[in-house]
Amino acid sequence: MDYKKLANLLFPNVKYTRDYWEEKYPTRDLPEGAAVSRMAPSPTGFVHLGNFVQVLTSERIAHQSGGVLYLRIEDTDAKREVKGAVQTVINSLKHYSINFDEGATIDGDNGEYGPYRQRQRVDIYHTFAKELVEKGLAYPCFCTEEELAEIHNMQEKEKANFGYFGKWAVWRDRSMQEIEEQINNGKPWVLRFRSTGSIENKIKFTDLIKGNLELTENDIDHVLLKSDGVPTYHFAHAVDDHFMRTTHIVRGDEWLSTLPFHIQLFKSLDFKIPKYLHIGPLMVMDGDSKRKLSKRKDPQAALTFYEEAGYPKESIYDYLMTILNSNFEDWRRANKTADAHEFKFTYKKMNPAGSLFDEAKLNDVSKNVISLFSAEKVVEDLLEWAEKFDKEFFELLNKDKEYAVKIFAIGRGGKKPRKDFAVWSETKDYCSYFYDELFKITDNYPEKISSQDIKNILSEYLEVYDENDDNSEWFNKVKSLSEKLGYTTDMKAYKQNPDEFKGSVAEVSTVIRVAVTGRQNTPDLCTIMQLLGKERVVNRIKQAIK
RNA sequence: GGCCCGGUGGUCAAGCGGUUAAGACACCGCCCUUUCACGGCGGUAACACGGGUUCGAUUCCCGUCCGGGUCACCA
Repeated sequence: MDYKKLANLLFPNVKYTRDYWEEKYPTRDLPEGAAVSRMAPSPTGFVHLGNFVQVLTSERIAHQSGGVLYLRIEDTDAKREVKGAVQTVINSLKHYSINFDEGATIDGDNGEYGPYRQRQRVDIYHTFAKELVEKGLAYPCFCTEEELAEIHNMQEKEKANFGYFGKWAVWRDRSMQEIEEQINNGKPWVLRFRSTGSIENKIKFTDLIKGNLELTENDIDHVLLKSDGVPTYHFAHAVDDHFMRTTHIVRGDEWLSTLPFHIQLFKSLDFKIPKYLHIGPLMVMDGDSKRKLSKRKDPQAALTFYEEAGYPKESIYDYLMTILNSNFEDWRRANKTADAHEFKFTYKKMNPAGSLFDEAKLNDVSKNVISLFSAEKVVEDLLEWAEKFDKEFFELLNKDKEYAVKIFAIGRGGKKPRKDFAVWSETKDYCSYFYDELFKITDNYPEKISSQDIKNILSEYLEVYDENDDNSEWFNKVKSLSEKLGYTTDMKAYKQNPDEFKGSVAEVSTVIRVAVTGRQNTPDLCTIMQLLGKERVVNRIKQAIK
């Protein structure tokens, strides 16, 4: 077979050479040890939490080493493309402080190694497709979809392995004459890799996360170029990551099975094989068993889910870091307020298996994160969230920001800050009694207090209430009121023998609390009453007495 | 079915030849306390199983089982 002739027949219009591209995209001038990594999404507009975990890893590896993080759009499958997807990806990541040094931008490119959208790179792919044909490492295949399905059926019947290989690779060794005939008849074709591998052989490979791997060689003649001339993922991966000079490839471990093929491809193309980090999938519980977090089944798979639920971006970042590097948690305890980027990330600490996504843990992390925010930041972030997802609440907060800050300052700061909520969506209920629009009168009074006593407590309290009382004056009044009405203030004695008492100062303050806030559990009541102001407090108590 | 990866408490996980097998979340109890939250103290709970190798295996090797992934002109 005259491969040169075949190459020219298949690719008559290739103008460029290997040397041209090598020169155009030179090795990057970076300090020793600097890593170049990337995010390479297909433009579906959906950022999966798993993808996000991968970018986080790429970003740390690149930026911590003084390297480069870039964005490449894998738009080789036109069917999957969604309008505005690139913008969505960029904005979603920006929200979490992931910024790309180079790559695709919303309406173009930024960088010397572009274009960063694969459909614009066809000239490059074809140069190397042609070269592979010349070397006898690729050939055209004219099988139709039906023929391929038939092969699959036969293989199923024969219990053979699936795939286009060996005797099933029907176009692998056809004559030039047959090929020319098909071409001349305008038959569509795909370009296939001519694999020389065998499943009898094993290859050894070291993945930075999985460690030493022993994989079976690839014997399948995978498709390199689809019938529209656009490459498949595999071919584009090899060419792009070579010419964009990627040093570290972070991807899901579902790619492990095609890794032998990718290694083969890099070798056939005479490209240096990059380092790989295959990350295990994020799992969820489904009944009794685990499964991969699914875009279709699990709303939590979407990165946007967390923004909507009202998790601060810092919480998501911290939580994912605890999954990625087990020592992050310890570091965080020792450096409570430090920027998470100061943590020394290392892929060596990454778990080779997939981990279960744990919402309880996320909430715990988030409570800790929020507890360290200043009241001003809480309000600022909350407003940002509410403006998008709860307009009504937004208006309420926004009409008096100072008041809002005071609400969220209760119990904040100091060594033992309150941890009342994990997500912004919980705050509306949390502070509802601060707004007449949200306040609801309830009768959540302690069961052991009679309704007559409730009235007595409240009217007695109204007599002594002074909006200027500080915390100790406030509580002293509640105490003497309790004693006057026969409630003990000796909490120790009361707890030991509650039946010996009518009740305690705890019940008395709970009665006042319920009248004023509608609930039994709130932060410091004295502070709350000061914030509410005399008029509202008196009105609410009066209403409760009625 | 073939191939690949993984398997330490309910969950996330340290440990990687000799440990009373860390820690965190969740759960339970106690303490603190005007409620709640915070905090403090304590508790329940784990090396999948069977063979090797070794003086000694959670750690190394093999098999079994279980879980997951993958076998497209999708990425």
